[in-house]
Amino acid sequence: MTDTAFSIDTIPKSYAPSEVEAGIISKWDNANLGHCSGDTTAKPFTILIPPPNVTAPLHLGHALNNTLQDVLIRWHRMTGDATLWMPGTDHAGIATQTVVEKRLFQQEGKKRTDFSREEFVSRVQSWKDEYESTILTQLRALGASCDWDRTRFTMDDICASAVREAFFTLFKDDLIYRGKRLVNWDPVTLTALADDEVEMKEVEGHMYYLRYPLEDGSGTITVATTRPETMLGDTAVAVNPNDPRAEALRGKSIRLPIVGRIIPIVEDEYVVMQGADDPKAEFATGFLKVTPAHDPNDWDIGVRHELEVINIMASDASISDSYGWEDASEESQAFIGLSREDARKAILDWFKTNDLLESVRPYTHSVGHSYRSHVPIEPYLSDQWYVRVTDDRLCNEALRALSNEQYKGNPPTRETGERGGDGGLQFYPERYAHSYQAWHENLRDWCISRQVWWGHQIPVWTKSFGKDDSITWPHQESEAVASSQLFDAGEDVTDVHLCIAGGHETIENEIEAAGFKRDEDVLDTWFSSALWPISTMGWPDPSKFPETEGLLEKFNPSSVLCTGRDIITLWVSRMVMFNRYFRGGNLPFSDVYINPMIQDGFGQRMSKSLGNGVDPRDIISTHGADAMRYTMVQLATGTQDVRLSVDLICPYSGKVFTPSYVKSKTGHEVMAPLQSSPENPENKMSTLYGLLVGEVEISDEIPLAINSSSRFDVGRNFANKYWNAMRFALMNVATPAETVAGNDLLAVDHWMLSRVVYATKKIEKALSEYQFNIAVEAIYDVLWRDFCDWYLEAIKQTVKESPAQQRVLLTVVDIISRLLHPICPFVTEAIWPHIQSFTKGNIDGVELVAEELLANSSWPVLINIQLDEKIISSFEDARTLVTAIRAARASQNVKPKRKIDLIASERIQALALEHAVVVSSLANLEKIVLLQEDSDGFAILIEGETALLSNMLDEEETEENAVRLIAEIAELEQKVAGFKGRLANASYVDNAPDHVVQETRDMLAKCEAELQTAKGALA
RNA sequence: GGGCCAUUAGCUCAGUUGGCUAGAGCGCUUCGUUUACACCGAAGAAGUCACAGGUUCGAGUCCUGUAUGGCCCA
Repeated sequence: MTDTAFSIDTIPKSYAPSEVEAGIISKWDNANLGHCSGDTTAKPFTILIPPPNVTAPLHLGHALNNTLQDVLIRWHRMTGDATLWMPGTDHAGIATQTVVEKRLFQQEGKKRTDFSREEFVSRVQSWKDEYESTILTQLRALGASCDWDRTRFTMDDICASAVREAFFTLFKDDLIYRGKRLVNWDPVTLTALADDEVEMKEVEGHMYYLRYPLEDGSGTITVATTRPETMLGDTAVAVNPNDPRAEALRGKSIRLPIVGRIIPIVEDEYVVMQGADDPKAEFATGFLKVTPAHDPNDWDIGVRHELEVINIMASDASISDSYGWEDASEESQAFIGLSREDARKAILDWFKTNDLLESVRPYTHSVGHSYRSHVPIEPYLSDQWYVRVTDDRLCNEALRALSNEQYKGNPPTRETGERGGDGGLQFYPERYAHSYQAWHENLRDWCISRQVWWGHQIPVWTKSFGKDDSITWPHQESEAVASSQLFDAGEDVTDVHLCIAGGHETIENEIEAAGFKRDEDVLDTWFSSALWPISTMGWPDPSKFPETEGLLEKFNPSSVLCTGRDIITLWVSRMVMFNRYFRGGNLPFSDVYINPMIQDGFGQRMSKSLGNGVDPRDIISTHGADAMRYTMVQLATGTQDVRLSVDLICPYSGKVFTPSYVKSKTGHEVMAPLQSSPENPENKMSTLYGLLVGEVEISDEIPLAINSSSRFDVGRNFANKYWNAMRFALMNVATPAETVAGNDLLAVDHWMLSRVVYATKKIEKALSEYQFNIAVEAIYDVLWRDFCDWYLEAIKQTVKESPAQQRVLLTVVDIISRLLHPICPFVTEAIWPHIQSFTKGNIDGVELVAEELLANSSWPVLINIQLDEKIISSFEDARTLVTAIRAARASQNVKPKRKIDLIASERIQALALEHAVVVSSLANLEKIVLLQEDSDGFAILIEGETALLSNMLDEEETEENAVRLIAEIAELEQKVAGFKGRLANASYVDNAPDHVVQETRDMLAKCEAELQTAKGALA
């Protein structure tokens, strides 16, 4: 065999990802791998990417999320489905605006307000361009096979047109309204913040006890508060209806100190009673001052009891009577204009002077702070736009979408009966269906306006009309204009809001000429995200964007959404509501797969402020994309979180090592700012955390050490094992037979093919149930344990002389490459041309369609393969025999190269002879002979029978056996007793299924036989 | 405060309708390198399945409670 297609040099002996990845990416690009034309008749399989924010490059969480999507997409593409993976990015309004503002301030010393709105937005636009490009490059680098031609951005024309239409429709259908609500207000930067931009901090403050006099002069009651300055805006005092004092106070009022306002005493169960089983009870008086305009809980109480809402602050949080406080008494004037801090002091002084300050106690509580200015957040009352998501048409539609099996109880009924999409939504893992359901059952209307510039500007124009004005506007009858009116009793004016449909600039101009002013605010980012499943496909009018034509019909609903659990409420819910509302009940997707969260080695979330993030690009450069993907897929178990210890790469040696950790002030485990190289402690380096807290600076002497993780080694090792196994296998193929039928196969071939069939089934089942780690386990076992450890070793003696076995080998290699491809697309694609370089041929019952690219080739179909179960099971017995002999050799310290003799019963001898080539080479045997009366040797136990090994030991070593046998006997006796005990239990024998009882009997018999043998061997 | 979840080998995790004589990878120990791979091979040690009760012939798995930790909502 000199004409092998492969010499030892054809393929390098280890896999170097960095040398092949770029080339493979361009191969896929040239073939436009991910593009789906949409006009095929194949079954659709669609995934919509959760569009990453353009605020920052992708992190490991994204790498996990997108790897899993790509695994599914590649698998389905290979099965022949019409696969569409829609890529794109999200504009992330507040977050992006904030990072750009930060950068502008750092680099140019300028604030947002130093620019015009247009100038500022164009600055954000260039940030977006930069990061969008980074993100898309990262996705390609990890192998994502998206349909790049369809890349979208949540603010591009296609998406913007959907946002405009959705807003207009909801407005027209009375599902969008104007309302007041408390927002998280930053009084320094003068903007509202999203909930996730508020940092909760433990603050050592005080609980103040203020006496409020009853209006009838019959005494005082004491309220407890941490924010006495808000008392100017109190509009009630609340007491728990179960409080024994409540009855006597019913119907009474309070005369609010300083202000003189007469406010009611209301009864509300929210109030914590003294002595209640609640940590707050220790500080409670049982009376709560209610300030609806300045506290979210008080707001709710205000709504329940229809209380007045009095805002006593200006936007900078100073006390003011210009923003809704109309009954400011003369005594109040002294406080107006004070900052909230000064006001607190002044008010406490006033209470003290008037003997109304009962006491002050130290009190630690958590207070929301702006993550931008770091001052306490002020709950601030303002006008906002809302989506009426509590409406049956939205909320209940989302509930009715949930599958019946996953719904606890019954979803709310619909008067008009069943509808397509009902019950079609499944969560994986199932428990997340409960979060989804619970969220909708406690839903509140959704505030969608944001006081920022980066986003979709709200398409509403407003004008106030006095009571004598006639209320009219241009194009009043036009279908492109929808209106709503709100009478403001305080100002005695009527606000008219006009929403104008997209594409009517002339109307906009005329409306503005008539004195209407466009709302300055933009929409919450999630509003456009909620439309992602349909906006990306050209809704509402695909004819305007021809590349989207036909997509909605074919790909909506999509197949599965892969995302994190924190997104269920923010995003999943809203996509379901909008998709159903705008698309006649259609769901956005049928499955929701919730991927795990990646934490660091201490169970802490990876975050910038802890410096514990790992950049996927670093992993790709050190370990390769496949290694990262392999590890990611292995991490994707049904558990919620995965821990991934973070290590450092030493900049001196390039080696990964475990850094030293310290506790931060916030109580987190963080890397010590300065680390020493493990090779040479003289060499120092800084860490990301050290840089963040400013304790070290990077220099030539102290370079930055990059974060990494040795967890990715398993992936690198696996990719390398595959590479090398393929290399060795192909070196052994020269002239593979064209066709191979069952008769041509050796036992080991039957066995290997059966392992491949088993792995294929296991992977298919695992992926269809989103059990990614099981799929990895299956591919690992079949490649490493079955193929490398057994098959390759077993055929070494025979394959070069057997064209039939070469065909089997080539076919197995081909199938394994296909099975591995969705998880490790690069290394398999790199090997693919080598596999394809041989003459075509096949094994009966194996269906493999090969294309130039593995990514476009078929998933193996093995359902017609004929395998002989008897032969396979006989080979399994041979493996057991080999394992037993190897264990015996190792336990006796037999030199690996020493050939020994097997002396066995007729049955075992027959087995060994049947598989003589394999058994002799793998167990390193000289002879296989029949057991005689006087045979002597080292006893081993195989399936309850004894065999002897001889010629393995020098004499003095023999004595050591006795020790081992005694221990073995003790263990066996214990087991035998256990099985006997179980079988002696009548209720076990009667109640347990027959096959289980039988198994116990078999195990007892086996152990008893082994025990006997062991005892014999000892004697 | 409400909800969801986790706790299995030194570490990271599997263990899907109760049948387990509890598994894997890493790490560790012993042995091995002229001919696929040391990013390797052979063998091995290592677990009161957090704790306490309960249901059952039988519990890592089901129920109740406790402890510790995480996440979400308020």
